[in-house]
Amino acid sequence: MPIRLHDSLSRELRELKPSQPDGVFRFYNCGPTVYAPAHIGNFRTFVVNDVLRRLLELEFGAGKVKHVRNLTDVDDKTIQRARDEGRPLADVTTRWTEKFHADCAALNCLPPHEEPRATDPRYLREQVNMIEVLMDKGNAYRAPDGSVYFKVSSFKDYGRLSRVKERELQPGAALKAHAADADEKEDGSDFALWKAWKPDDGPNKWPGPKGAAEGRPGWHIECSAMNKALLGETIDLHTGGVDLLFPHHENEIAQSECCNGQTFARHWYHSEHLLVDGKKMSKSLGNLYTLDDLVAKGFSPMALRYALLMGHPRKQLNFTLDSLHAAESALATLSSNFHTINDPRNIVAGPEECHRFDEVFDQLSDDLNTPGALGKFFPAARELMATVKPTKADGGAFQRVLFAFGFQPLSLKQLAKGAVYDAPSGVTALAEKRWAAKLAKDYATADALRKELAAAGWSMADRKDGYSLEPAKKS
RNA sequence: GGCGCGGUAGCCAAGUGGUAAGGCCGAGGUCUGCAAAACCUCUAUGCGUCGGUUCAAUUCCGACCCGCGCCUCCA
Repeated sequence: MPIRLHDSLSRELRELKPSQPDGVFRFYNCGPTVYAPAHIGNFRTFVVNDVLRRLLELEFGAGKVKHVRNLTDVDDKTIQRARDEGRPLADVTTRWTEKFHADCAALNCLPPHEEPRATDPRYLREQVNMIEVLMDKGNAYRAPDGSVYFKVSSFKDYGRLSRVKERELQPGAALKAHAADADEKEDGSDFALWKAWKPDDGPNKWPGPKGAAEGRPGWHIECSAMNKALLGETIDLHTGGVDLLFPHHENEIAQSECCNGQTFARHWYHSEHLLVDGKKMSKSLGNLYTLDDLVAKGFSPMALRYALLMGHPRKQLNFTLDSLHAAESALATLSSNFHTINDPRNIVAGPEECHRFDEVFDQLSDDLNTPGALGKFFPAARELMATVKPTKADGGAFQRVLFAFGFQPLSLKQLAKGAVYDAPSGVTALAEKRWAAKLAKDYATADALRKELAAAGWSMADRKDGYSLEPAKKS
């Protein structure tokens, strides 16, 4: 089934398909700025994009999707951080890049095929090249301090994506935000392509475009340059959070299209914000969570992944700790179903194909409706649990659904179904005694031993042919 | 002020011009010496309010109320 996705530019659902003769679908997702741990709002975008990536691979084939996501490793915030800590910029960005990778792995996000960094000499060169072309073409100009700005008035299509021309700026808003460099620009809406070095930047400076001062690239140009270097002048899909729609993506279009003379991205997709307790996350509200914050509260990363997919990606999703509890339970149910359906002892002979979960994929393919897809998934799974015996194909199809969502089922051990944890020998001894007492129908002793085990932090589950031990649930 | 989005059961959340998916919680049940897990069953005469269009509206139109986001470097 073709994948249809909302396109922010045309504001309608459009089918995704590769445009190049090689049949490779080219897909760019704006990545994080690495100066602090990413928060769960950031991860909503990355998880949604990961599901999209998985769906594209199922549709076009694993080798027919090229997914690029950048790392912004130089900007005001990263430099500020390095200065505050008295460490080199690269130390700071490396550290937070590693953390980002660890979090992504915990959330079971597939690594992008390319993950370019803004300060990589290869892409720095590409950025400078593009700026020089833009200056030559009259789309950019050098400011008195040696910075280079893009001349917004030189691009007649500017504002098509965000409809900025139809907006009315709050009186004074633009001026306020740009007080810092207002003197350098010819027009308030012009934006920086290259920022001249300032003392606050410390040792962080690079040779600039011809005629410009030493300094560092502006934010927007890195994405234009990396796109060009890794995916070409026209890409199939460009994604990010809604907040990037303006000005970031608007500016990317302006730079790339003026420089290359080609359509930049054929399709734009923006996922909505995650709200926490009804509000946008912010430090001042105290509602900003990182993955570690939630893990410290005893939740699993997989539960966060599930919770982030409980709402339609193009609608604001209100995240609460209650929703994480719901996610944790739902995931346990799916995991249990997974093991039952794939247990060789339960499998019966049947058709080679399974279409029970087709509607799940229909939902995902229809504008990435993840909650709609989950709504089709559970009843289809229940049918296999209750009314029909699973076939091998059913098991495979179930796994394909899990792959699309990126859910890793809890293991049997985690579900404590007949598995034995590595309990300390003292605990094992108690369990053995209790099991013997139970077999002897000495229930008073058995119950007393159950209590002893609980006091030691273990719970014992009786099985038909034995018992299992698991750490007592923390509540 | 401008642009945009949303208000569906205790909570989260799909969806449709013909009469409400799913998940969580809760209740009951099967199983179990007990306990837990698992599995099964049940849980909105109603979809912010008031009008309008229609044979029929939660779904279309209008007004209003409430909430949220964006408005130049925040996913």
